[in-house]
Amino acid sequence: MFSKVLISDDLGSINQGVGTVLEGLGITDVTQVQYCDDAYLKVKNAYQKAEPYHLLITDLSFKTDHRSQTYASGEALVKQLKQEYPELKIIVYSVEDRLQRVRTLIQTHKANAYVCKGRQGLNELKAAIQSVYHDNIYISPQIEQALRPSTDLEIRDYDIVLLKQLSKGLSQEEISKFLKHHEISPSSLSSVEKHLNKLRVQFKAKNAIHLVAIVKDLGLI
Amino acid sequence: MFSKVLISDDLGSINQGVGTVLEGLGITDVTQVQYCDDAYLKVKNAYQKAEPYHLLITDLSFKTDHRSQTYASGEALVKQLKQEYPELKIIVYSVEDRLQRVRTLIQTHKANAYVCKGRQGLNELKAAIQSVYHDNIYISPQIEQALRPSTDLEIRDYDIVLLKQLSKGLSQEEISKFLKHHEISPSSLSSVEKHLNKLRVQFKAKNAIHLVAIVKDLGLI
DNA sequence: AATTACCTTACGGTTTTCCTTAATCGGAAA
DNA sequence: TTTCCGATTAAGGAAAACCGTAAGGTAATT
Repeated sequence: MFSKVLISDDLGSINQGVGTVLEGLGITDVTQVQYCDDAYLKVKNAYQKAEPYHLLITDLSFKTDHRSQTYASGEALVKQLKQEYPELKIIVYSVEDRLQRVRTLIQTHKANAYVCKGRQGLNELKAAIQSVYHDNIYISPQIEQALRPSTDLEIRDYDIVLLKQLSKGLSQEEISKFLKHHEISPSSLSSVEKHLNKLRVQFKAKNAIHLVAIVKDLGLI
Repeated sequence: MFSKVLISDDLGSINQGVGTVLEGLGITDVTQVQYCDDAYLKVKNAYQKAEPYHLLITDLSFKTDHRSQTYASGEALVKQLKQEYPELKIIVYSVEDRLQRVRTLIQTHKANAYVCKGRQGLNELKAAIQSVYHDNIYISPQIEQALRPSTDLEIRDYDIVLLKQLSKGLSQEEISKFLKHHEISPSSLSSVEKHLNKLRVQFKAKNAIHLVAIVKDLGLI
């Protein structure tokens, strides 16, 4: 089993149960930090001292305060750490249950597990630690479907750009200009119209307003 | 100081620090529940046995699961309890920091304190318990402005209805019909236009799409 | 009762979005 | 190369949103 574990969570103290779970698994060397930057530094230092952490359990959302941070979110932290130290196991432990976020973290950033904080969170966390220890991916049951290709809506980065600008109040013509200015293709007004139209159909939205409301709820933007 | 306290939070265990804080204040009779309905029943039973709780500390968002609940959120719980037992002190302890939510809870539902979960959350919680014990209202500093009238944007229920329907994809004409059907006044297309226009100016939104994106971020809808 | 202020409603003109049809371009297959 | 197909671009009209103005109602004040 893992012996050296780092926990990153901005709330003031370890959830009592998390400590109990780790204890129950015989893990005693546990460090906790409240900032993503601290987590990054701890991992880096431990590696340099040849006493690396075996597992990182991190939250996603960190409140911002006076301390300016290089890594503002758990997502940025995971991305960076997995680039530098691919062998470090990472479990994301968050209340966030929006599918797109989970998909990005697992598929793009290569996190090893995604556990939803909730009533069953501790049980799932325990299962996740054991799974990850045996080189398996663990996803909370309630969001496991997020990874199945059947749910794949094939939303591209391009669509996200469109939706982002749309939600910022740009007219379709302004979006077209924005794309030309940033040399993103396709950029014609017609293409913007066409793509947004496709997205409307895909999300069963009545109009652009409805569309933005839906994708905001889904956490896509 | 309070002696009998109920904590309502759907995560599996009391945050270690919350226990420590209560202990530090000499509060030993602490009960914890994971469902809003359980919280309601506990309070009701305790009252009937003439051994009422003095203080309730509750979260706002509860994950839904197989158990169907009468009170789906902390907000509904607070509303109901304050109607039946106005003398019961209630502290809301949540990550939620959107101003409108805070305002509603304090001003409409008469919660006694609102503490943001965060790095300073435990210190603030301690201060809140002491404040509330002395019949004062406590609000976390970072959101105290929410209650100041200067920030008052005078958003009425009527505006919320408009924004809700707008975000559901109804055209302004459809919203007008919706209002007539529900006998909400004013209901003319012109009035809908005018009110939405006022909201756009108020929120510095470029258009209706932008407006919906903004109020969604603010948590108004 | 009259004045005032405010809100609701109505209407016209302009802009933007929505939707369809058609032309054009570029790559893959025949 | 030619053909075909999908994607991009273009253009037009209908619908809706946007914006100012004006008329009608209502309630509070004087």
